[in-house]
Amino acid sequence: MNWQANKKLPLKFYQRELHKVAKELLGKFLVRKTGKNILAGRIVELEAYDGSTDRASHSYNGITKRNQVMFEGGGKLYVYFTYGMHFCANVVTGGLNEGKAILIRAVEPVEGIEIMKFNRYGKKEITSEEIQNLCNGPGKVCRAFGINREHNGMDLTGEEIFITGSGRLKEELIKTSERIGIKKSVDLPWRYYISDNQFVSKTSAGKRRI
DNA sequence: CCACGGATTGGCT
DNA sequence: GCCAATCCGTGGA
Repeated sequence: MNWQANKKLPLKFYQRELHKVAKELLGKFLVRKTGKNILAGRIVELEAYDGSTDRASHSYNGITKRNQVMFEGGGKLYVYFTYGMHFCANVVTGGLNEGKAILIRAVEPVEGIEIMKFNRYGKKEITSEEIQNLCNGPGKVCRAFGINREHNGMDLTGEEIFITGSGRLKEELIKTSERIGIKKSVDLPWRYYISDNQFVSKTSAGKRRI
């Protein structure tokens, strides 16, 4: 996969309408540089959150200590900690004080897979099943990429964490569904994923989420 | 001040 | 399919 030929997305990419950005992020590459290591994965599943109308969004009740990065304008990384053990990473979109962000739910491992294996399982020899499970969930992506609270608020046009790619997927490859794991505003069809991709998230029973 | 529960995951009653 | 793990932000008193 020729991801390195792609250019880093500019600030303007992120400072646009939430759902437009979400759909265009599908198929692009999340990249993290750490020391001499490069980790990269193709984005295959996302969810949009919009504090102005969406009661499931962390930003729905206005600015707090946790969600303030969501209000700092498009192009920032919003990382939060949940369930006492997991981090989740979001791409902030739109303008200042809009409170809109996109949760990265799954990526297909592309580069630095040995490091991802070690980050997730503490070893470099894993089964093919474990490779499928490397980055197919929001907590797993952060674990595999080593993303944690230190990265909250990071600038996505910087040198450590960024997204590359160009063009957009054909509309027929983009699927939409209700979002996963929320209890409010459950009917909004704001989950976007690539059709028939084996790296979209799985249920605890191991079935792919369609 | 304190109790609640979560944009999850993995293991097993 | 069901549930425990394990923090800490958030909101109500």
